[in-house]
Amino acid sequence: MAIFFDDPVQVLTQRFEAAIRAAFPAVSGAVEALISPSRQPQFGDFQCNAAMSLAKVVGGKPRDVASAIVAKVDLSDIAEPLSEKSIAGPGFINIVLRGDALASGVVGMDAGTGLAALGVVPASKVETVVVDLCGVNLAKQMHVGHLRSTVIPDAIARVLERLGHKVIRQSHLGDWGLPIAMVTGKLMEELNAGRIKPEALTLDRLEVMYREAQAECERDMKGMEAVRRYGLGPKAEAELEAQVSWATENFTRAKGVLLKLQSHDKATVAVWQLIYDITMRACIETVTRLHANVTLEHTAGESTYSEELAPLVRDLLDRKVAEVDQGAVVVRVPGLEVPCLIRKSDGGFLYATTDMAAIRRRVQKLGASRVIYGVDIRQSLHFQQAFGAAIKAGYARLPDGSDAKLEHAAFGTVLGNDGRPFKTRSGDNVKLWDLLDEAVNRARAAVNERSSGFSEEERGKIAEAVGIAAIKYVDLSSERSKDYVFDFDRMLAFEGNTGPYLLYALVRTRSIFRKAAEEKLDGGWRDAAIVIKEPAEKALALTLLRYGKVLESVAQSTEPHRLCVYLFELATAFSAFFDQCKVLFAPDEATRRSRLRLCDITGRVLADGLGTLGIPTVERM
RNA sequence: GUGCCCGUAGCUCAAUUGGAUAGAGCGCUGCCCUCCGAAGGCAGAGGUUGCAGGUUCGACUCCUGCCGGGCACGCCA
Repeated sequence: MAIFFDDPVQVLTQRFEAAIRAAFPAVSGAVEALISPSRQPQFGDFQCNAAMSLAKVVGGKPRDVASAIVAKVDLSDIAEPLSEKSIAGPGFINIVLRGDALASGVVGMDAGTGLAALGVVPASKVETVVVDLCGVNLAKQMHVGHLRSTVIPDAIARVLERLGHKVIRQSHLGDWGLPIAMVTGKLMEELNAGRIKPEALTLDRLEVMYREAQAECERDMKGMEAVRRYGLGPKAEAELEAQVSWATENFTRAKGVLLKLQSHDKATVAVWQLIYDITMRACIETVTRLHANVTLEHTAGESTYSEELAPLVRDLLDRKVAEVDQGAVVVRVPGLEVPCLIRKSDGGFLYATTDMAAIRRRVQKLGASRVIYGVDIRQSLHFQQAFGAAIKAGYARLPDGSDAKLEHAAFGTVLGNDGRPFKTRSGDNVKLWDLLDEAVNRARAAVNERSSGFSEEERGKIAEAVGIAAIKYVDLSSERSKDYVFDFDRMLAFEGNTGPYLLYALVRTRSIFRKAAEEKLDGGWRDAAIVIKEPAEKALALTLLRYGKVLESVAQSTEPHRLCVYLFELATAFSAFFDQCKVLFAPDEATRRSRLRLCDITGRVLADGLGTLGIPTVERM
């Protein structure tokens, strides 16, 4: 009888490490068994790759080392007997698990509950992790870029939570500074002049005003220079001078508004608050539709740091962490050519200043030992500077004297079919809401075509879930630091490696139980013994058993696409199993119950995995 | 000019952080629904991993130099 175990990798690691110690007692220090699932079935189920590196240490031939390990390792209760034939190539040891051992592993996935469900091993050291995500700006719609900055870090946060870590989401809202003051000033004028009623104000209108306000402060210095250099005449010069002085006037007024905001002037703050409320209402609506866990409580805008900036710079100057350079205040970061600029020569602060304050708050007040930034890769230099400066300043210092891990989970750009950043034909950013609409509309067409027997309302719900799943899966499924080409046709083809394919596999794991109930064949499977005989059953079991390790790898690497790849492989293994192994019409009662239980566990891993990615699921489609 | 990232099948992407004969999907060629959901499964064709060296028992992965593309580079955020 096979022993009871959850994770073959863990059991094999223990057995092989013991064998290595026994075979080579002279080897000091840690030994690594280097157990991994085999890539191809012909090389067995798992392999031990320790012999090659060990040969160097003990000074023998790798294959002899492998023989020595094989002679010492005891796998009789869980694997086919090892022999010289198990040693292949330069010294790989191939391991074929026994069906009953595999079965007990799958049954083991059902033993845990809560965080320990489905073979997941909760983190032994619970970390407090701040995940920076979303990053929207006041008076601006969410656009394609925010798809990534919301979906990717939310998935990372969910994986960490799934492993039992304490996660604090923080949306670093762009709600402060001169641009915000500009639009605040402009809105005040419009309101005072009675041209806009507060209750009729929309985010679209605000965004237009934002752009106008910025344009009105834009001084055409290049034009001015050109006019002077080429002597284009007094008329052109006069026109430009008028433009520049007008823009300067607007600029000065905006600075005045910023000062009023900073001094908490009631009327000004009230208008700012109006912009804030309208923006956040729209933002939360979009994020909710995206099935991302981002709420108002997660919002920590730049404005909340504004009072801390001046003292922070003073602190750094006092402690000689920062220095004055050409009138500005900079922190020189070891290993970086360009210093981190934290105060302009006019006394204003920069976003690096705010980010340093944010790191300080996140580590010192929120207690994070790890801070993960889900932000565009183009800001990587900025984060190198900010992280380096914060560490130099001691702001990331933990009670035990080490520094918190500061990580930039950088993502690439969403491109259009032309290979350029995804924009509308007129060159504007695509509104995230419109993008979701388009995905859902296309999903609806597919649902109408393929799904029958659903009410209008049900079809709507399915289309919504399928569309959102498709769009999120595309964003999560390729390596995050790379750019990817956004293509509705491919994404909603619903074939191959897509969100809908995964939903389809999940739905099939569920529908078998509806069918079983109809046929009165749904009894006795819940505690049934699992029997692994067919190749498709074995492949499915081996895939199921990898789940916990995959989550750990995502938590460590902050790369959600690994979970996507895994779920696709699981869905594929299930589809093959479902095709090749009759469940309800299995040859005997025991096999039917075993296979029903396999369907159930597969369905729950798929649902758990999709949920951990933040992808919505359906029961039927 | 300096720095960072990328280059894998016709196209879009993987490759268990250095492991075996580089895998999927789309597209292409064939099969498989009187049979649990064909948004599925099975099989086939398709590769000098940009190029040239180096380290290693072993390199898509690490190092050096080129070629090609992208991005970022102190007073915007």
